[in-house]
Amino acid sequence: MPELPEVEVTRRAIEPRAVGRRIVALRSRDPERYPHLERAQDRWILELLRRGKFLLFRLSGGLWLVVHLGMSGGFRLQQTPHTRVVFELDDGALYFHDPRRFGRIWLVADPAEVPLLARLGPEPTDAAFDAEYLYQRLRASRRPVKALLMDQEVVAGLGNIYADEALFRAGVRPTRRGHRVTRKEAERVVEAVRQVLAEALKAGGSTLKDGSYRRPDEKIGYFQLAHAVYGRQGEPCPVCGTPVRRTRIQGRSAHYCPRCQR
DNA sequence: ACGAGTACCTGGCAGC
DNA sequence: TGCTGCCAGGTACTCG
Repeated sequence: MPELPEVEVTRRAIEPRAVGRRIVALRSRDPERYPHLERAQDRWILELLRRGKFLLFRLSGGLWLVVHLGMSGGFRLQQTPHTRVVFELDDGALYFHDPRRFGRIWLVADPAEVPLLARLGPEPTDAAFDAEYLYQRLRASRRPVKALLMDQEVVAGLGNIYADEALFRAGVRPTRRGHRVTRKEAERVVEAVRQVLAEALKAGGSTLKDGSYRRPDEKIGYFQLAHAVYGRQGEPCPVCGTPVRRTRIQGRSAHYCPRCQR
């Protein structure tokens, strides 16, 4: 559930509590799902990075602890009913909380061993994610443009919320096939993706009605208040007043304004 | 090769 | 109140 802004908010929140600390133990009651955690024991956390929706802890001794939060995962400063892994540090603890258990943890010598991580497309803020790049990727596909934006191999970090919001800002209907998107529109999409992610990060991410995403200190994000279309089917488009529509793309809900987005 | 559908999990909520 | 069905921020797999 967490998309790039939520993962980055999480990274920033736990970085000061994690980096420079020694891992005393990683404890889980589900070793099938979270294997080999003992390998992290007694290592120092040297750095905490984010790539797309992955968090990467660089540990001493050439080991990486890679975490994907899945749909409902997050780090907490306190134990919760859905704590799955306790990060016991020399100076406190962090709790990996994940009600739906879609989150994953890997301990690897090289982050490239994590399958999807190795194939990720550019970060949205990277210069490599430009209009020419996106135009070429879209042009080569008949998939709906929204499916392409959510494809982590095209660009890393966008999920259902921010793909809808970016396409709204760019004025491109999510159902439009990639090869039908013009160069000019690709330019607008790149700009819209960058803007929407930057604003969401500034707002602390999006906390939906179910409240599943929260910062480690349990505080909520506020970007949901700025959503123009996501979750607003039937409500007036903030630009033209036409009711927002919901449809389905790749089995996921997609929201758009039928007037502003063609 | 691509794309649609389904599986993995649990919880919240609307509707009856 | 209690039950049922539906929906959910993601990714991987299978099948046509």
